[in-house]
Amino acid sequence: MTSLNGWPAGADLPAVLVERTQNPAHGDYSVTLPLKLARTLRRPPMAIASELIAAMALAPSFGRTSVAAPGFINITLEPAWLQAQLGPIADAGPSWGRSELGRASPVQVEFVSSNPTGPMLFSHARGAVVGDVVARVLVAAGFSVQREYYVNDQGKQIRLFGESIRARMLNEPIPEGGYGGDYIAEIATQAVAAGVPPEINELASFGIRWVLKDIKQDLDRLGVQHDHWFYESTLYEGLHEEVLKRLEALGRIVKEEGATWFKSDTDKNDVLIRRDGYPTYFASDIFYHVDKLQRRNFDRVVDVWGADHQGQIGRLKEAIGVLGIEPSRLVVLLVQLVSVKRGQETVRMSRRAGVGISLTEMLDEVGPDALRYFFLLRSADAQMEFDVELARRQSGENPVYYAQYAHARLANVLKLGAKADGEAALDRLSSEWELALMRVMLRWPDVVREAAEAMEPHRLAFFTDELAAAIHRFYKNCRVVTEDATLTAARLLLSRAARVTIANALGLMGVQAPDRM
RNA sequence: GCCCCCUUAGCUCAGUGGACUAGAGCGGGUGCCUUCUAAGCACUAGGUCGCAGGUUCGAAUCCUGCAGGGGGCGCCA
Repeated sequence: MTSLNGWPAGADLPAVLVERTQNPAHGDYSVTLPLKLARTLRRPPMAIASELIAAMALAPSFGRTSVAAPGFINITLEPAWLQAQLGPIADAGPSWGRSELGRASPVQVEFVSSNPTGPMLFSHARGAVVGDVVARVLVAAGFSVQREYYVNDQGKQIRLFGESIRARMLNEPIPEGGYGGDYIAEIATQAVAAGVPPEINELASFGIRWVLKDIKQDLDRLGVQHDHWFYESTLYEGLHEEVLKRLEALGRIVKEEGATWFKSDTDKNDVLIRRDGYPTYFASDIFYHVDKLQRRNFDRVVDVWGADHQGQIGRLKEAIGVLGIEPSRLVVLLVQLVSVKRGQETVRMSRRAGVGISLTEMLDEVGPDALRYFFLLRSADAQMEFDVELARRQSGENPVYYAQYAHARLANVLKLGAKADGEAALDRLSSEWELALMRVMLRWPDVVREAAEAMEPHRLAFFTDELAAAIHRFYKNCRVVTEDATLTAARLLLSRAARVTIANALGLMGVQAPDRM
């Protein structure tokens, strides 16, 4: 690099990016540095490229470099190098694709956190899947991850919840704005059976336990587990006063109209403690994030929220910033709304629309694998339409089966070839389908790393789809178990490596990888 | 009025600075089961990348403006 002619002293060198080519005809990787340097150097990019290529000194067994107009350096991996990766991939098994990128940095992912005043709705499921897979990907990238569920177990809504149960118990009318679902009657019945007195607090906590058990069942079926259930009420065992005092000392507290307000640098203050004495969700959110980011001191906290909470991000970040917490340590992933398509009818699932399809019902109808895979086929920040009929179809039209079938085919081949012995002639894995499959497989560690960095779990699903396509093409065109012992052994090794890769990909998404279908 | 997300093939969506022919799935059309599972493969039709400017050697991708859809802007949760 130092030999680059004409590079001005002290000028910053652009980052050397090695990128994936989009067109296989251009090789596997490309470097666009020559194009970026051309302006500063005031020399033709092609000449710079030639000069750089000479300095790169790539091991000939790894790949070939070439220069392409208007100034790309392309790198094409050698088949021998690709073939040599198969053994290590197959042997790595579940650890293939994992990395130490995160250096065990403690990160918390908080997700689902739906209120314990009722069962989970389908509209909660997308956040559950996105949060779970973000957590899985972060683990795979070497972060030390805690998954937390925040339980809103106190406040005005909980009181209403307790009152609603009591009303049901005593056959009184449901209070204004109270809860009226069938599950309230069920809770009331069970409370009577358990001898719980008709006292609001006791009924509310009984009801919360009942609902949380119900939520956990749904989450279990979805394949989602939390490490820690954090109760909002614990914020009010002293932390709330401490934080309010600190805000007061910082001159951020205003009392007006009987309420306590947070004094913002924006033109709009927000209520912390309402006139009726109940803290707002904003207040609890501040206490909660102080607990997470200062008390418990996670390096980073990821909150998975529905898009309808978008308006709260700014003020929460301002408040924690005032309290001395670097706001970028809090990452809020907004999950956009889902609409449900049944036949010709489309129903939007927004909180305010109050449309409630229960998660239990959807799990019964389409099953966890299709549910998860469908959510992961969309980026979280795009609104999506969930086609129930497509998701429940047990055929190739359903993308989840396409991927699972690829895994099952490999599993079957490996079973048939289990007894085969012979020296694997790796150099015979030279057809376009075999080489293409290897190239796709080798992207897996990059996919995991990129998904973790961007916190974009949908990248896994798109990769899986491509990998499954490469597997199906290989399977179609290259018979694995034959009389030819050395070729059979080589293809079995390729199959093992491919199976490891697709199993890991499905595994990170929490989708089953069946051996038979 | 202000803030956030979206606008790419008939439908649902990837791609968010790079390369000739902008991709996938579904849906449409045509082939392929005497060979390890056809829940598969191959071929084909289908696109002014919302519109208009700008930056750049290069823009679906970045900037500005406009239009359309959704969400939010509460002492609701």
